[in-house]
Amino acid sequence: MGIQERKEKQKLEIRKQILDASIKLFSDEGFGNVTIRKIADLIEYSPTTVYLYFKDKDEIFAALHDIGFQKMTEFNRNLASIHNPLLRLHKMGENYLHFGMENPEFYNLMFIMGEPMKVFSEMGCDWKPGDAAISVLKATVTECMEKGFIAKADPQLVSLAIWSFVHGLVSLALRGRMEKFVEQKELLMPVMKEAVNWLINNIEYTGKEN
Amino acid sequence: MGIQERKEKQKLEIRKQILDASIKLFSDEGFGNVTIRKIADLIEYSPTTVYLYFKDKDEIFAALHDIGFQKMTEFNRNLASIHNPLLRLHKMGENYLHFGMENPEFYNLMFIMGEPMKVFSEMGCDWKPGDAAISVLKATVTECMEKGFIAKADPQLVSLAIWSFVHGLVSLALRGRMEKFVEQKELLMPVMKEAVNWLINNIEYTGKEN
DNA sequence: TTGGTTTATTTACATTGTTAAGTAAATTTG
DNA sequence: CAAATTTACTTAACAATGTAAATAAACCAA
Repeated sequence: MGIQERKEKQKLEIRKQILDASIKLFSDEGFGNVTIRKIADLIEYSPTTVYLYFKDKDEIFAALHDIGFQKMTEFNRNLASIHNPLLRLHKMGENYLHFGMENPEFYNLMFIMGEPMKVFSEMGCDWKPGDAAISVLKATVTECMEKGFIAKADPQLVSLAIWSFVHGLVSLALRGRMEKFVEQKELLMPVMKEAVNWLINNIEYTGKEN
Repeated sequence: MGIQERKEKQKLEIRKQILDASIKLFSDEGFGNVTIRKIADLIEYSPTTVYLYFKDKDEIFAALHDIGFQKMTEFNRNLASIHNPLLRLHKMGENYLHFGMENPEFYNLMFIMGEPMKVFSEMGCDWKPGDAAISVLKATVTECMEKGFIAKADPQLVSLAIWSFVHGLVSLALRGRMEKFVEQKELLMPVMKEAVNWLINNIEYTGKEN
């Protein structure tokens, strides 16, 4: 059935073209710039053709969303070599900042926009990429607790808390809410890193009195 | 000049009507539901009339944004009576959660959407409402440090960090990123409060070893 | 009353997501 | 190989949106 196969491939090829075009569009000028018609222009098909490959715009976003998580995983390559779990946690936080600030549009899609989530919940699907990312965090947190680097507590809760912290930093920065507090743009990243540093120092377990 | 005065008043009156209509629209069905035409319908004017009172849609959002901060201030009425600054900080965090979760559309506008910020920076204006809100936080943080409740550090940095933390919680929750970790909706708020609790416990100064 | 200014409307345009109907080519079937 | 059918794509169109330009109506000062 080589014929079926080739067709499948072609179909996937066009799908990929659509996604690539979308990435190009939003990388250039943000998400507002991604329109079905512009995608169609780029891949040199008619706008309606796009609908043969994706149900609607949200489904395109959902697909891009997954690509974003792959990209993010790449940012965490440098973690494997760090044995101290608290250091690893620290680095993980910094990686998160870097990923977010260097890929604002992807970050937007993955953690800020509501649309992709809508698709996932419609499909009864469970945000697998995000889930996977968090379990890595949770594993590290658990290890920190086991080895006495941070106080024992519900790892799920602590992971959620840490994630919220770094997400808060990135999303406030990306949406221009920090400009009043960090005047120069160049200082933004250093300040955010200091904040992560502050948190890590505070949660480091040193045998509290009470 | 009673005549000028009355005109001014009428102008403000219509402005207010526009804002009220917008609030009604987004409170009912979210921000996607706010369109110039629907606003016009509600106030029973033609769509273009709206443009006589606001330069564009973003400017309407910017105005609503201010109203949101007033609303938020009301949520913090209960702080005045708390003398212990760490307790006050804790309560402040919880208030923030409540405000965000109970006014998702306002929260969205004030801290997530990019549009209002764009208007502010175009006007060279400096996000005064947000600024004010943060200085309250900063004052509390400073007091906590002075009285030895939390470790001394740059209050600005710590305030930013704490804000990021609670903002992270609220924004992840509002944008459906916590559903995988907190299955039931009723548990969302308790878990978020636990997270705040966790942070407060961790930053409470107890004389660390190192 | 006349003429100018403010205020509102009508009309219009361009852009958007999306659907319905049609067409031509590729593939399967007899 | 010819006819039927399926596939891949396009054209045309709709409805909603933000917004601008031209126009009319209301109002007021002279």
